[in-house]
Amino acid sequence: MFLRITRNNTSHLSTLGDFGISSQSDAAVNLNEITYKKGTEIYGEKEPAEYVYQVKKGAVRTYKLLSDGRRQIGAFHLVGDIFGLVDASTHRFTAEAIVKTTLRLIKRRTLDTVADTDTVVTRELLSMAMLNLKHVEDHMLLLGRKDSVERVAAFLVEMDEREASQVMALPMTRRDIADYLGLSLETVSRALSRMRHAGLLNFVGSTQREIVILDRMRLRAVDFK
Amino acid sequence: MFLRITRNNTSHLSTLGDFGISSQSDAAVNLNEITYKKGTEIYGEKEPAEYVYQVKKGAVRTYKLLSDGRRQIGAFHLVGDIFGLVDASTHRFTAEAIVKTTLRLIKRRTLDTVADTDTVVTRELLSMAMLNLKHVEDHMLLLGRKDSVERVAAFLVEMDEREASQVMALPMTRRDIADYLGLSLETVSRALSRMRHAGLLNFVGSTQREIVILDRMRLRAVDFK
DNA sequence: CGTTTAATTGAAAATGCTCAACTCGGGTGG
DNA sequence: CCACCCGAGTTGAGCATTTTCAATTAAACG
Repeated sequence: MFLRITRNNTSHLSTLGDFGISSQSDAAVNLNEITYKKGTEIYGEKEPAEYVYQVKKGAVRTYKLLSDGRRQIGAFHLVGDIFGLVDASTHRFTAEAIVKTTLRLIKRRTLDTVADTDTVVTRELLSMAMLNLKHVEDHMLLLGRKDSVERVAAFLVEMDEREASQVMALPMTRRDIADYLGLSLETVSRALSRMRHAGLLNFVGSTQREIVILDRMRLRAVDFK
Repeated sequence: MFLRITRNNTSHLSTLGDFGISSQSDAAVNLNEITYKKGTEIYGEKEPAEYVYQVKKGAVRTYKLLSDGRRQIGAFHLVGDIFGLVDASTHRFTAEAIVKTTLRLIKRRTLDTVADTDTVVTRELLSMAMLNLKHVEDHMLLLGRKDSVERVAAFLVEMDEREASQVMALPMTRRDIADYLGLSLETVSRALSRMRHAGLLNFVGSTQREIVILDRMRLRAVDFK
C-alpha cells in the first residue's frame, strides 16, 4: 500500500493527530502495520531509527533511563499521535507499548528521500518537530517548578483534552504517571486522593484508571496556578 | 548587509554555533545588530516572533514564568548560539540579556520566504529544531529524576564543554543556575561548596563565578550516574 | 566609600520519598 | 469453580532532601 503524507492547510498544526495521511500519491511512502503486546519494546534508546510510527490503536510511552533505573517518561503517545521522529539516525528514547498497540510504520529513509525533493514534506517535519518541542518545553516548567498537586492536575488536564468521552480511561499505571511527572507513585496516588476528596474528580467502574472530571474549572485553576 | 545562511557539510550538527553565516549570496537575508544592556528583555513570552537571533557577544537566558513568580530557565545562549526560533508566530519564552549582549538579528519573515523556495534552508531549520529538542529532552531527565548534586554537575559539564579556556567565567548568577536546574539558589551554592571541598573544582579570581574544574573524570562520573 | 546585590552558611520547616501494611480485582491452575 | 496469587493501588509513619528564613560576609557599582 502506498500513501502520501499531506500538508494541512493551516500553517501550523494543533495536534500531531492532525497530520492527514491520504492516498493522493506522487511522493510515495511505503506503509506497514505492526501490533505489539502490552509491555513490549518498540525501539530502544540509541538504536538506529529506521521508522517513524503512528499509533493506530493502544498507547505508547517513550522514556530515558539512568544507570540505576530511575526513569523519565518524555511523552505518552495515544491514538493518532506520530512519534519516533528524529533528525539523527539514532533514537533518543526507548519506546514501549503500554497496552496492546497497533502501529503504522513509515520507513524513515523513504521519508528522507521524499523530503529531499519535496519542500512541503520537509516543512511538515519541521512543524512536527516544533510541536514536539512545545510539549517538552511546557513539561520542563512542570518538572522544574510545579508541586505534586499541580503536576497531577496538569497531567489530568492534558489527558482530558485528548479524550472525547466524559470518562477518561487511562491506559498507564500510577508508576507511569509518576515517571512522567517526576514523582513517586505514592505521591501521585495521594494527589489523586486529595483531588477526589476535594470533589474535583471521581473514579468510576471497577478500576481506578477510569476517571471522571467533576470540576474542570477548579482543576484548570490548579494547573495554571 | 546581505548574508546567506549556509549548510554545514555534516548531516547533523554538533552545536548551534556550527551554523555558518557567509556572504555567498543568492538567497538573501537582511541582517542587523543590536546591543542590549544587562538585564533587559529581548522579547517576551507570547509576543509575535519577528526575528531570529544569534549571540555575537554576551549571554542570554530564555525562561517561562508561573503567575506567582516561579521561573524555569529553558536555556542559556552563549556566543555563537542561535535562538528565538519558533514555527508559530509567537514566542514561547521570554529572552533576557544576562550581561551586556550584542545580537545579530535575522528577520523571521525573510527567513520564511527563503525557506519557501530553498529546501536547504528549510532542512537547516529542521536540523536546528531537532538539536534544540535534544537539549530540552535531556534537560527533562535532569529536572525529573536527578538530585541536586547531579544537576549542578551536569550544569558544570555542559558549560565546560562550551568553554575553550581552563577557567570558566560564568555570566549567570546562582539564582539563574537554580532556575535552570529547578533548585533553590541556596541548594546550588551548597552543591558547589561540597564539590569544592571534595576537590572537584575551585574558585579563582575575586568572584565566585570563575570556576576551574580540577577533576573532570569525577565530575562526569557524577553527571552520568 | 557607601550602598546594594550576590553568595555562603546554619537552623528550622516543608515537601516528597521510602518502607510497609493492607485492599482489591483479575487471572491461573488445582 | 474456587482458592490463591500477583500486580496495582491506597494509605500511614518515619525519613531524607530540599526549601525557606535568617544572619553574615563578600563583591560590584555608582
